[in-house]
Amino acid sequence: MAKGTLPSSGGLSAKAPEERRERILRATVDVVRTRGFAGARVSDIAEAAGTSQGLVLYHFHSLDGALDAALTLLEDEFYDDLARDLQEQAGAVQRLRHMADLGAGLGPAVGDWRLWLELWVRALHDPGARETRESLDRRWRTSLREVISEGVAAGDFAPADAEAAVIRLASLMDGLAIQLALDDPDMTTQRLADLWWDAAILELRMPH
Amino acid sequence: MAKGTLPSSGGLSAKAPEERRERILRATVDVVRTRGFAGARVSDIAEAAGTSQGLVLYHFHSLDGALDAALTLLEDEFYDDLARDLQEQAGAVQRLRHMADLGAGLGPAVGDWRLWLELWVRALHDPGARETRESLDRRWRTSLREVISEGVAAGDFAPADAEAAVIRLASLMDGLAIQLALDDPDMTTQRLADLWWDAAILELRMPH
DNA sequence: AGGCTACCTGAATGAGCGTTCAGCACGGAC
DNA sequence: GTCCGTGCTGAACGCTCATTCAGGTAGCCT
Repeated sequence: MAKGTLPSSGGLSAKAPEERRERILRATVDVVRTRGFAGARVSDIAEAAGTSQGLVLYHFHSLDGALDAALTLLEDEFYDDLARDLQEQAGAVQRLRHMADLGAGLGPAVGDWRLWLELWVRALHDPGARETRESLDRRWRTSLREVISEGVAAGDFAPADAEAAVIRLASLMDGLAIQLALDDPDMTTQRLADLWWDAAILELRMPH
Repeated sequence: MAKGTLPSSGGLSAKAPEERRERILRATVDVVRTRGFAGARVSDIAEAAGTSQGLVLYHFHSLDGALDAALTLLEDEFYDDLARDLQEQAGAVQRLRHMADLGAGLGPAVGDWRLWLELWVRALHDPGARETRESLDRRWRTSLREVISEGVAAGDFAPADAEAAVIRLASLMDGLAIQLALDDPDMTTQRLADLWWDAAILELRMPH
């Protein structure tokens, strides 16, 4: 209806369908964020996107299709954000510090940790989600590994076991983030960033 | 039917209903373990317990009631197992080492980590689950805190910041366990225990 | 014996929800 | 103009599943 009233406003009309699709994708992410994968309904998505249920299915074939597409979008954005953000930082120490902030949610990147929790549980039962979360994890760990290597080469870090440090620091971030995601009263983004940074100092034998 | 054929075999008949209830509870835990909270159906529970759907609802009023009861059972057993297991160990170092094994799933206690993952996500949306998981977390952290205090008093540990060490070691266990729960090919129970133990050495400045 | 209560069952009920579908609007091709 | 493909909608359709319920059995009290 609203579309019919604005039929010929330039070449935008050709892009309109794609915009709709995009809007539905965003809405799907939002719904998963608030309702969870298990609680996401086609009607929720349609309402959040301001469209009909039919259109959601028209674009994505099924509810699972929409959820999968949202997952893929999330993965791509996560990686793009991460890569871009890290490139802006100079030096291994700066980059590592930035990763602490990113993980804590202080920075612009890295979507809500609640989504990650949801992804983990979905991965327990859904092969596609499993792959996505493994890929996500691998990318994060790879970035961490590169930063640490860089720091070792530059003489900033001197870890006893670099690979173990990578896994532990990545895992620690996950574990701390759980409390953040669950609104544990003892955890804040700042505290998370500090706790993780101190662990990094310990693991990497940084002179501080 | 099977019950009708064995009517008067001693005083056990009086306990039979309670046994049935217990069986359903166990079945509920099993179903959650395999299907997840979101995928658990009354029919699954009934089938796993070898009873009718009606009886599940008779004893627990609703599906959610059964799930909640299973959660409570899990929490109680977790704590009992943990307390008993730790009491058997002598000295802070032994106890800490044992916690590494327990968390990794090498010991007898601590149910499947998949259940914990499920619990976390349920806690995102269900207040009861949130309370259970907070209680569980608190208990585990308290045990860890006590062991560390004991070790500090005995001169075994010398952490720079004992409270930060508690939170980090507890969180690290969670983070490592996620990979175990998700069958990450890079993670095994032994590796988890080793990685955690090395982190403890680092955090607590243990002489090794 | 008669009745009361706890335990248990299988079928029926009804709500919620994913998916399908008949059809409308519209813009471009011819 | 007519035709046709794409985008889109709202109303069914049909299935799954939690919950209800009428009834059946067995022990226990009086």
